[in-house]
Amino acid sequence: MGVNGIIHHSMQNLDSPLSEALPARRGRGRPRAFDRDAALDTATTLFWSKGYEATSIADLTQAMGIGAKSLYAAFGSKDDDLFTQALHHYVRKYEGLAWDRARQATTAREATAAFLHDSAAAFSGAVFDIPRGCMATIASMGCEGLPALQAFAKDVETTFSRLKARIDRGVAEGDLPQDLDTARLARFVETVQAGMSIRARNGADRSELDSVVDVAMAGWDGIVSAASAAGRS
Amino acid sequence: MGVNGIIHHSMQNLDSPLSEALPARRGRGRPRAFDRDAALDTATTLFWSKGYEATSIADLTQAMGIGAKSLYAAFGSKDDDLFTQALHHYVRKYEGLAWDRARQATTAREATAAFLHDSAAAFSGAVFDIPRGCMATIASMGCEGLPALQAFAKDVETTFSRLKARIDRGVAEGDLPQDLDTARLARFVETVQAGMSIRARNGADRSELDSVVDVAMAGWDGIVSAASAAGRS
DNA sequence: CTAATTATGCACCAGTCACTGCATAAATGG
DNA sequence: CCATTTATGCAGTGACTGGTGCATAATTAG
Repeated sequence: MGVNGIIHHSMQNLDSPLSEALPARRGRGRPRAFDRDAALDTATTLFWSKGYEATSIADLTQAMGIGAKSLYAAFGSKDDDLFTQALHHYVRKYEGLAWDRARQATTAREATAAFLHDSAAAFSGAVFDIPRGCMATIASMGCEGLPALQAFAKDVETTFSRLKARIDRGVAEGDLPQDLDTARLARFVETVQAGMSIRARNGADRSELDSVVDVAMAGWDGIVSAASAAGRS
Repeated sequence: MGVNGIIHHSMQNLDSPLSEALPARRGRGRPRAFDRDAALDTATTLFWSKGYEATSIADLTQAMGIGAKSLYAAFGSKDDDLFTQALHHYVRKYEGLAWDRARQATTAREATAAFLHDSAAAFSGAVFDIPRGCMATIASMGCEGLPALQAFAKDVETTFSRLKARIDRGVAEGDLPQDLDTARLARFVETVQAGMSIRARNGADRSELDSVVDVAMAGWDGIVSAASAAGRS
């Protein structure tokens, strides 16, 4: 409950990207015959569902409905350019699914619960027809020599730093104890969300993920009091 | 503390596999010029560190020090046979790292804490020179059409069912409340461990993972009491 | 020693990989 | 109309993919 509201709000955002904002600042040459933003969105979904390594140029061109030459002219090479742009596109387009409702929460606890529950809804693919799990998480499991792994790592740091910032705010506003180890708590929440991404990939539905979130949040008080004791056990 | 003890115990098990148990039941033909179990171990480590898709036959043969023909003769095709055997080898050889100490615990809580802390030690690569994270978790993030994904899913179900069985035992032995939703709790622990696998892949060291486990276990009492109330919040 | 059996090394297969050269098409600036 | 600029379609690049055929080596059964 409450999740659907924000989901529909985000859905409007999803269907009206800022691609139309710049209608076409076409210079002199022949105009592009396809929608660049739509093509990038298609590529993002493909990378997301199949993984980086398993997605070939042929897969991409077929799904986008364009030729390989056009793909390279518009996005550059697969490794360094296209995938990086897809990651950025993913973050820009879908972060609202996990963060919109959390941003409106008045306490750190409510924000965390909203973040995790909305992640559950998004990861399970129950709200949109989007691939399961977190694209950045899935991509990071691929190769080790991938140069765009840095971009991923940065994104994960973003998730962590956002969580920590929200928890820090909770401490500052008094809904969490002053001596709380906020980084520890943020890392825990981040880890739970990462695990949910994997569980979603392996078939966990929304209710199971919601259940995991409920269990995690049920321990919140004990977690907070223990973390403020500077880490026992 | 306490973790190192079991780690050294497991290390002995690791260095003395049951490969020497069957010295060589060689039939008539030319004897194999390489240690089949050692080669499978090498393949397992490669798949583990690089992922299934990114590991080519050339990578495997080079690391094993054998020719492609010998590889196919000994293990079969990459998709259906080699990778499946590598997964089984992985589970058989390394499950003790996560479960040995948990099996000796007298309560479900102690068993869960041991399972997660030893997973932290193993996933961070701090105890052995092994790739980071859980091989099955990493493999599951790869392709979607992979036939050996069933083998993986079964393995994950094994983790879940073991956790649930241990928690059920705790209920039966009285260290957990009778009306506890054991499946919910087991799914939560499974999700935390999966998240730790991802965090380890992205550079989290042992101390960070241990910290995550401490935070999770700090909420144990609240989790147990909430889960026994049949899922509030 | 011979026959049978199994393993190995080498060359090699068709298919796919990411990627590009080139001629042509379609737009704009003058 | 022309020059310039950009996009497209097609064919094709060398390198690599997983996987094999074949001759040979090394072993055992008789």
